[in-house]
Amino acid sequence: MSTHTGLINPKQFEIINYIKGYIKKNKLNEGDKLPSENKLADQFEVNRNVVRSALSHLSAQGHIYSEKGRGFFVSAKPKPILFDHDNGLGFSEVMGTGTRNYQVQLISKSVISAGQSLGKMLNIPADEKVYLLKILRLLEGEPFAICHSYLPSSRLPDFDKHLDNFTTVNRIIMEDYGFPHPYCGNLSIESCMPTAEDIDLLKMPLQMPILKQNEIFYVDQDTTIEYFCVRARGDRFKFRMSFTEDMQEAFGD
Amino acid sequence: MSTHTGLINPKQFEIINYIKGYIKKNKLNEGDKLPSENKLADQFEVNRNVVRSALSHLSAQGHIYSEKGRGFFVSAKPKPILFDHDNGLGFSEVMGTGTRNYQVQLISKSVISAGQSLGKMLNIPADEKVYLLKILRLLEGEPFAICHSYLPSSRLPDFDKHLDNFTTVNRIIMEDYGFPHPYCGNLSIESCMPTAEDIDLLKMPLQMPILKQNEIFYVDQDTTIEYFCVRARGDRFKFRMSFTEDMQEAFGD
DNA sequence: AAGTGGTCTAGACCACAAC
DNA sequence: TTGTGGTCTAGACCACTTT
Repeated sequence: MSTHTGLINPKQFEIINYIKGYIKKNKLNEGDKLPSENKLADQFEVNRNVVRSALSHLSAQGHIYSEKGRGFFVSAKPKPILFDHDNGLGFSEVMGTGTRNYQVQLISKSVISAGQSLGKMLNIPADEKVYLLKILRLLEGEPFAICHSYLPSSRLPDFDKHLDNFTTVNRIIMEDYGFPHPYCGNLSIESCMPTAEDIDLLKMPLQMPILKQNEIFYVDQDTTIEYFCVRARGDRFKFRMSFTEDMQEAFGD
Repeated sequence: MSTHTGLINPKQFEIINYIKGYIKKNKLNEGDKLPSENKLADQFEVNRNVVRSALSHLSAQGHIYSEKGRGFFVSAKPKPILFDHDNGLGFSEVMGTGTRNYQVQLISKSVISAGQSLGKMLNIPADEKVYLLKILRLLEGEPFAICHSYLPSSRLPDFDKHLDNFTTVNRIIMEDYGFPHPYCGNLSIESCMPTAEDIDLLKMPLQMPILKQNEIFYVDQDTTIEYFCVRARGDRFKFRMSFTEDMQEAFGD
């Protein structure tokens, strides 16, 4: 049998349930303080290590968080977005139709060499320069996704000079370069654990998964214009897609 | 700052890197034995607890596993499937075209009451009986996904009597009930952590995320025939979708 | 009997925050 | 100064496997 410390043991389980019940019973909200480790250790007549192990579970799963010297506190409950994918529209365009306060932040810009795999996906030479933008997406001020946008320099020369008052990549592609509205030609989705960068930028717990989406955008059948990678917090983002009658015909045999 | 025991500390980090390097350097394969906790504790001149903490990380992330009384061993490396979604074809039909040894196991069958949410999704009364099948999907003998299939009894009466020599739900729907090939009308995808059942059935590590897909299948525009929920190991399954020219027209504005 | 991992106790020291 | 969480040490006992 495969086991390890990550599994919840009887004593820890009891403490975990107590804390969950404590939050519920006392109707604690985000930021409210929980009993200290020493208090819990005394109460349950166990060593502080056992209490810490239990609290670690709740912390890693995002239920609570700690601050050194201050204590443990209740985390905010996630308000997941149900995002309706439309490969003819950009994310911001879909989100804009909702009522929730959606924001975008351009975090960094750089230039890299495409390399083999990226070159293949964008259908450009491996040694072509590619602009890389890192974009943070926020809802109600809380970051929920970090996006990497890869833009081929041959089709979008001097892209970095168009980044003042950044709103969306699509706007620049259309307004500044005169391309038609990009559309998504390929989409892949996977589930993975957060990297150190994810945890830092999205201020997320350790044991919260990431929904990773890779998309290749085209401006016409033969011209790729962007490789877009979205890493979204699993608790804050769900992907949805509906197949209309038209699409069912297109999809079907 | 939010921190907790889950984070990797300097001493643990050193041990983790050592183990990773040890596996690489010695070209260890699945099932090969690693140094014992006591040996590592002596070697690094730290307490066994520190070693255990480091090994826990590697274990939870699926790099190694332990057996009580025997030791720590190297885990098998995942061979992810890149699954091309086609909402006109069933999973087994798409998989069948590949060369890898794909298998299906019917784990359990039961009858439940639809309830509010399931009733709404299947467009049936909340008190209607629904057949629930649990199906395990395996590749090369290794389980990679657990599926829940919800089938409305009004449209598929006595479904449980058609489960001998089970292969696929679609086959029964078409061959035994005479329906046309079901197609996927709605698809939602999210990322979540495994439940206890997932960990048990898929024999997976604790800190491995699940890619969860919910699909509603129709046999015609107004008739739902199945609600299908797939929970796939994040390290073994990736979802992909390509948009053909026809589809782009259907999708676009 | 010896070795292994799984769990827990008891206590130390640190950095930080609040009083 | 006191209380808090973060880390680590030292050692115990257990269940299990191997020799």
